[in-house]
Amino acid sequence: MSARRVPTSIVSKPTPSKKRQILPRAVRREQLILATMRCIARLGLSSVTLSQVTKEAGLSQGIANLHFAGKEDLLVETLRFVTGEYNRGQVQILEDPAFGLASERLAALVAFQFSRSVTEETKMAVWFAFYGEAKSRPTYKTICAQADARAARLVRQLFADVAQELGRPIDPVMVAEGYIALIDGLWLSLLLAPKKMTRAKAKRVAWTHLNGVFLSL
Amino acid sequence: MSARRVPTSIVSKPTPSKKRQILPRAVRREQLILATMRCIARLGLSSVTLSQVTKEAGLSQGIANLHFAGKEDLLVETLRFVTGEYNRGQVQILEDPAFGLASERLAALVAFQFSRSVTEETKMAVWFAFYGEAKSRPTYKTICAQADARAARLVRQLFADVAQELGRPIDPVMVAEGYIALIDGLWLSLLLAPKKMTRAKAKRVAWTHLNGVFLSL
DNA sequence: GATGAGAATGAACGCTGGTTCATTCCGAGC
DNA sequence: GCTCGGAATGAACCAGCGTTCATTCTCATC
Repeated sequence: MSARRVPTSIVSKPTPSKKRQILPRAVRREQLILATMRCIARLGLSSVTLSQVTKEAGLSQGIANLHFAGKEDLLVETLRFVTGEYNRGQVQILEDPAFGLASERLAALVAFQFSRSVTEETKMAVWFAFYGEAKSRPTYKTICAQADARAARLVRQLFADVAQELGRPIDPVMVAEGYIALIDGLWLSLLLAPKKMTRAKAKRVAWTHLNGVFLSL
Repeated sequence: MSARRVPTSIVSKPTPSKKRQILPRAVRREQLILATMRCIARLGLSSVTLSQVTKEAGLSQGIANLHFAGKEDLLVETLRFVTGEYNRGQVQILEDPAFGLASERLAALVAFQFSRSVTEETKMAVWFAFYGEAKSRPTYKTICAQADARAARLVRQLFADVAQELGRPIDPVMVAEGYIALIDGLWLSLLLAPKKMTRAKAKRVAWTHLNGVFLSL
């Protein structure tokens, strides 16, 4: 009978299934995007090739061009995937009506930003790989800028709420800018020097900053 | 007699001199490194080609392989050039015996980090282009890590001095980590959203952070 | 089962880019 | 002014990559 192995989840790492399979377009696209992310993390954005990606996905050479307009399109969709996922997570926290106090919301944000899921090596690598190219690639730049702008708006609002809650006359725009920069910098440390900067330490650094901002004067 | 045009400075942007010229190895290498930086800023690290670089330098195709071991070597030397220049500038401030107070030294550091020279678009672009690839390229990673480590050591020492000077019981390691992350994040904003983040604004954000850190409690 | 629409394959193609090297020609030294 | 070592050139070469498409094979439908 030899029950053939089939992926346990719809989207999964390449199960070394030898049998050719027909799957929905959306599934194939996600498989390829995830494989692309792993390749970027392993090889770097400038060394990613379609044969590497398709091999990583356990699929055939030509499949990327079947489900995407081309290599560049696959890369762009990969970037969108990462930024979209992050933004959705952030929105979920910052618009969740369950939080009573803004400061609780802030705590949840910090926890989210240094959660395992967000700081996963692969995602950070992809994130910064695209940021590094964004300067010279209008498409990447636009996507990053939109994601950043949306994130910034939410953080500004949150900080305004926290300030009001604590009765502190801070400038939300300025403070948000600083906080966001700090988080980006911490993510960079987390990516490049994970031996020196752990998630726990990063969280403590972030809190030190927040305490300084909100409790000084 | 037709006095032939000759570069006014030893190292310069490609003077459109048609005449073939023989120059010292060190000069050629620097010309190529500077051209590489401009190309990375314009095209991105993953789209840089040797013909682009040599054209930018106003030289011939094969010259890169004559003065560098190959493309990869040229890129590595470009990274070293940027990190080296920055580190030298930082050392100059943090080891200059002219400063009486540590807090003056800190002020000089902030001014330096957001000086025109350091935040020059081209340099930031190169910097982050390599950071984006560092995760997957051991050579880049090592160079970046060494530069970061040296910078971190100096900043930690500085913060320890400032803390003592102000009589504040802060943890220099923690505070330095936060400050460095903040600066990296601000540089990233400066690079990707120069319309929104100016050098002056970044400096103000940095000072807000420092005030919070040193004046809180 | 049989069948057809179309998903998946992978070999082949053309192009791009790094590298090489025969040739050119500069310029220091005599 | 001549000469010669070697710096600089740029055309040619070849490997590797993205893309294409004829062919294969799957599976929903009947």
